[in-house]
Amino acid sequence: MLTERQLEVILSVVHEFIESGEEVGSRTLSKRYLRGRSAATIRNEMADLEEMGYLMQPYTSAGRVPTTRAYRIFVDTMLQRLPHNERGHGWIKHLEAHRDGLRGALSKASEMLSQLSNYVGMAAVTQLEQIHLRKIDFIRVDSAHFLLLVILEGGIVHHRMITMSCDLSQDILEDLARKINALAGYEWSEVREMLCNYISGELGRYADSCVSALAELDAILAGERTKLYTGSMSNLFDVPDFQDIGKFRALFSILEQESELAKLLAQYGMKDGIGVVIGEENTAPELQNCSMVLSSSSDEGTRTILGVIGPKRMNYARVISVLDRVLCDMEGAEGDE
Amino acid sequence: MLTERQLEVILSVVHEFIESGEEVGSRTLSKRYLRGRSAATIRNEMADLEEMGYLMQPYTSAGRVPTTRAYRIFVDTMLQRLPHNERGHGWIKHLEAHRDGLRGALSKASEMLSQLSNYVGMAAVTQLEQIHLRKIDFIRVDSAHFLLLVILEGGIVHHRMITMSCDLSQDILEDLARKINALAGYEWSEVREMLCNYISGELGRYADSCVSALAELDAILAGERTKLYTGSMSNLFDVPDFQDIGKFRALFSILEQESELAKLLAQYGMKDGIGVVIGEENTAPELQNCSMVLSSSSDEGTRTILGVIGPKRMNYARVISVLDRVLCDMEGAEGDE
DNA sequence: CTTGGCACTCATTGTCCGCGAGTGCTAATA
DNA sequence: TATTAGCACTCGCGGACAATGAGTGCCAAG
Repeated sequence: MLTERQLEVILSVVHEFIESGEEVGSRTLSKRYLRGRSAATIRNEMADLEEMGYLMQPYTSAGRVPTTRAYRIFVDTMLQRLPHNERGHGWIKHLEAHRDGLRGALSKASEMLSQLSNYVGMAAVTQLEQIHLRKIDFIRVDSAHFLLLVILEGGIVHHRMITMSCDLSQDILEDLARKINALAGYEWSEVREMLCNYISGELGRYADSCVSALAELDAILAGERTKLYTGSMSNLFDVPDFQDIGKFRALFSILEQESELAKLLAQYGMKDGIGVVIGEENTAPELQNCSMVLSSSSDEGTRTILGVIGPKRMNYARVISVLDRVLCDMEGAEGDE
Repeated sequence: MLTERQLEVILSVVHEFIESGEEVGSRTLSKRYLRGRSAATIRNEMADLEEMGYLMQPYTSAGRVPTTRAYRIFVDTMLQRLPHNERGHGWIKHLEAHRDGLRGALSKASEMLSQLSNYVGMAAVTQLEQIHLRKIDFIRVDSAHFLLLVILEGGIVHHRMITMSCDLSQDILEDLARKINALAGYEWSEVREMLCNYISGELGRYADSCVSALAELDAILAGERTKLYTGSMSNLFDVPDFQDIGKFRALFSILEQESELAKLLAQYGMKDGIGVVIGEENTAPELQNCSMVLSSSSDEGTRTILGVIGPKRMNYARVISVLDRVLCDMEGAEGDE
């Protein structure tokens, strides 16, 4: 399909374009990458490659710019040549044991990814399959309020303040919590049903408060199935590709909506290991000019995804190695300080 | 000090500049604001006002642009003329009773402020004076972890996962919690001391776990004395003043660092009611081109601050009325759904 | 004190033109 | 047949230059 030299031309164009950001011409390639061949020869190759959809000219008689297809080849080649231990497999475990808890670990990781990569780091956990409770608790604050506390399998913690219409004693609350916790490990939909029966049966008087609490629980469990942390975005200001306020805006608008971004991460981080999504391969129209490098691993029904988002013209090699390093760090820091 | 007409010129220049964003010339003023007087007359006034530091020319023979002093007068005049019930006094109470809890209420408020004002909304609570605990709890998750839960006076909730070096039973944890809660309402430093004694005395065996828990508590209480929520920032892209990526960056860098911004809010929101900080009046160099409109109120040792941050050339009237409206909404939505 | 008139300033806009990097094509070469 | 040198052509970029027009400062008359 592709001759050896064509491949080399593609890789060279991508490489050079990532470095310089400018259209690359046949002369440059001839001088810097394919020493043996003259510019004219390369011109011919480039014309062919343009027809095949790997390169394109922004305007007649300018240098060539790689298309997404070319990036794809570039990245795939790079990943293939990567030593196997850098392909980020199954490293993330027991994160909840991290000294700052799951939240702290992930937000720290995303920040670290931002700093090291000079793009924007992301870190997410998502519940796979059905949601399983680990523990639930009601904490009475005063006569009108109690705090609902939910710990999910995997270590995600949620809390919500709830207003009571009547004063439930801590005893009743504890009793209720015990009932629910006895069902820990069951799937939430099952727990829920049993709970409803219990409430309407034995807790008739307090039914309304309990029902509202139940509604809150539902909201928590349905809504925050995947939690996402985003690192600092200020690096983006230094990326030449985003000097144009329009491009910046597109990326920013996605980064600002946690839920949208979480959906994307969940979508592309399905399989373990390192994956790269380039430009138009992305379903979100806002990310046409961006690429994501994701590393995901799953463990006990929880999937953890670390990733970096940046311009299509990002330094993939560096980002991958940074991702790798952060993964190691997290593994290393596990559990102790 | 200022003649009636000089004042009128200042107000007109600011008003016109806020609307158009362009240097305003004497002709415009004569036609649109001070119908009675000719352009030449106004030119003379403007020359005087420039000498006095209220106006400035970006370059010779361009129109005039208001300085911060002029904005100051504009805003002060506007605030004076405001009906008294719109000066935002002491409206925020019992926020913790809001259906989504304090967190939810504030994050919703900041979002609403962003949407309505077309700038960036902010909402913050800060602990005044010393910190008082309302309630604390330890929840055993499994043999190696428990969750530390802290509820402060004012309704702020924190939680943190803690790893135990030895297995504490839920009973011991509950006992410890009971001890601390008996001291609710005391100032933290006092509670802390009593606690240390108790631990080294009666809980010798578990001392190390307890101490690390105590350290976490310290960190929570010291660190997050003020909690801040920031609304959507995407409106900024439509503000002409921030089309320049440099200016945008300055503002963004502040908005991204929660702690810095929180400090500023705490600093400027000292007194109840509505306040405006304009451009260079701001201590942060990043905010030289920005203004903040803040409305703060305190209640039971907690100070709540709502605010909007935007360009110096913002529509102050609209922002103030938006702020007012959101305050009313929060009061209205209090406690119920 | 106000105002019309006038000369002057200066950012902005549009046009033109030369430069240079890069291409496509062709004909000569190995 | 594949490669290469040569050449004419394209087109974005940047500087020079002039016309435009909004706005000013100043002065002299009302």
